[in-house]
Amino acid sequence: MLDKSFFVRDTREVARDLLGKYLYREIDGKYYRGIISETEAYHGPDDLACHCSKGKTPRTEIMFAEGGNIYVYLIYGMYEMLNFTTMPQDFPAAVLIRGVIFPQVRKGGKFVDLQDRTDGPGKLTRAFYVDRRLNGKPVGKTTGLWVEESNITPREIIRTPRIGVDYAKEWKDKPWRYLIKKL
DNA sequence: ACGATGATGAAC
DNA sequence: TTCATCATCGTA
Repeated sequence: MLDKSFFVRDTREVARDLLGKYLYREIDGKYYRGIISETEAYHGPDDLACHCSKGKTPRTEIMFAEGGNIYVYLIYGMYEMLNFTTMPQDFPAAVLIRGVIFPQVRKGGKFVDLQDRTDGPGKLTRAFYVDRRLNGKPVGKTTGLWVEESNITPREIIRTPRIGVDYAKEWKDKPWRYLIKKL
């Protein structure tokens, strides 16, 4: 299981390194997992695309804590967005999990494929039962949401500008979206 | 292309 | 208290 030291690093490295890792979810004794395939880095108080550029508010407070915590917020009144906070205490930053592939559920001790679509940030939170009740909790088994190594190492990773942040002036073009191009 | 749907933060 | 905005998705 990846621990705090994985998350207390530069947000863009964490975003890149999360690709190919297993996202695990345990709720009421049921286990789900999938391979993280797309992420975005939101890094620092000056990044206008980051909610944290508004300063410390009730919503953004968790991003100012030490890396390795869960930041979940509601967007467009409908979709829960899952983020993992990064960087040391007082440097606000987080990684948005935008896509997961090969979603599975454990049945009778074995993981079997789910047919749910998990190829978007709002879809994967629905499939994995992630909502704001997880906000502010540490990433870990106790919480029921954690990340583990997998046997997959992406062959090719590409970067693009982040999605849906056209308002962010010079920050909108930063290539801080990470995707697996070749498995 | 557009509407659903409600939290958020800033202005008043 | 009001108001514009929003790190999306499904349907058209």
